[in-house]
Amino acid sequence: MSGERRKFRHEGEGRRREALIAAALDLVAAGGPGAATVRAIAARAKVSQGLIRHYFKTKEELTRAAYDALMTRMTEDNLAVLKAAPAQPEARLAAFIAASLRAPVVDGRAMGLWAGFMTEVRGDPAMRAVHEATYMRYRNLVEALIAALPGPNDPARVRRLAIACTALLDGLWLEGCALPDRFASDELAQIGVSAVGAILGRDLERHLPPPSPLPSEPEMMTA
Amino acid sequence: MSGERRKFRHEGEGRRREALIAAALDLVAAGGPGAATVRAIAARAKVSQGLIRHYFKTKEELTRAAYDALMTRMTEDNLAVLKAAPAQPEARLAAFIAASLRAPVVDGRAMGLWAGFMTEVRGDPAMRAVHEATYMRYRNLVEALIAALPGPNDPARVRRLAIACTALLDGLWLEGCALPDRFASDELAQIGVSAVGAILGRDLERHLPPPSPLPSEPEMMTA
DNA sequence: ATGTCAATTATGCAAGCGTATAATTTCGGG
DNA sequence: CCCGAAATTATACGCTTGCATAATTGACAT
Repeated sequence: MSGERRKFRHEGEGRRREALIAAALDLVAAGGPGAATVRAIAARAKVSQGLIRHYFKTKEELTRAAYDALMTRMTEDNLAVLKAAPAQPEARLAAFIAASLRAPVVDGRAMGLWAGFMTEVRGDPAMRAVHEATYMRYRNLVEALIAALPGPNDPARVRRLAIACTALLDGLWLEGCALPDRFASDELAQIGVSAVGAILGRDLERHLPPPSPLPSEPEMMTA
Repeated sequence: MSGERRKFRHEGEGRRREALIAAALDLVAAGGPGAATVRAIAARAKVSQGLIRHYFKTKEELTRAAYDALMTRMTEDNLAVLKAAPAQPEARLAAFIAASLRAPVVDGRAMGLWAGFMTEVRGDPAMRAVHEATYMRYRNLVEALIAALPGPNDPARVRRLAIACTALLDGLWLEGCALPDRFASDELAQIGVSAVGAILGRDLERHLPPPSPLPSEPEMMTA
């Protein structure tokens, strides 16, 4: 019989690292940091547990790499949204808000990751630095979007507005991830755009982009 | 020699349970769920590890009890703030907001607890129920405060306003806990009151209660 | 004072953890 | 064709974990 298959294959270093990081993220998202044991990660990546040590000197190093990859991807997603957004300042801001409050950004797995790593972040200075940098980059993005709006804008005031809007987005994102059943379809994006508009004293709702087309229940048309 | 001290004392069931729960919360706050091992909890409560099993059939039961105690206390604190708050609706809302965004509600330990348990909440349906109930109670409190404001208020609109304001408070609280250095003294409360006021279309800033007096650096008077 | 029962400690165990090291397998260059 | 280096697996060690069970201790009623 030719049942004698090769027992493993050589994959490049890059792919193995990616696979291990992805496995670790999956496990943290699903079961918290405690579920991401070396053995579980290896099993999910379909690799023997020894291989982890070959690519990461210690488990902590893998954890850090996974957190770093996660944060990097989140930042890149944000920038991609901005790149695809319209040019007009109000519409640009509304598009950014809506993207932050819809799938795939709002989803239970994302919050599992967030909460899981938040725990680890609070001890390890290196991870804390990554966290703070990512957070401030997001807030500065919001601040830039606000500053780009037409009209006068005192820097100190813009800063406070950005803090408030970022907090609002964070809070809505969290609620949407944790209790998805409590909100109607696309309700979070509507509330977010409307509330940010109120904080800034602008009418943003006109610029709310329609939700991406996956209408399981198409809306009734209002006469 | 009278060095022969008594090896332990009989404490009532209530006190032991409290002590064990307090120890568990301390450890979760400081080092995440992973740090709250049976042995560490026993050591911090100055008790042998076997005693835990005498009061809680399993570690999971102790964890649940700790989470329950934490959430109960938080809810009670919120209600206490309301009881001490003024009667006028605007001032009442402003006082509630300010209390949610100042010490002792805003503090690193609290967020450590929050993040630590959030991880566990996502698997255990019982803990999830406690979480959801506590969260909705808070949001309903906010909703009631908004509904009490003078003027017309459509229930559906009040609901959406409450969602937005709750999210804003959550977000500001989180940012304040995680990155305390990023905000000036009492800045969060000011931003919160101002932003909620903007969302609701009211002037709440007039009603912002002054911060409690612990001025390490007294403010300069503006001419 | 003393016997009794609950409260508490002491000790042990099996399983899972992260890590270390040696033995295999794959794969490209002579 | 095969050989050497790199990739991967296999196996094992020491520690910690949660849990169980038996032995001790303290407090209280009589």
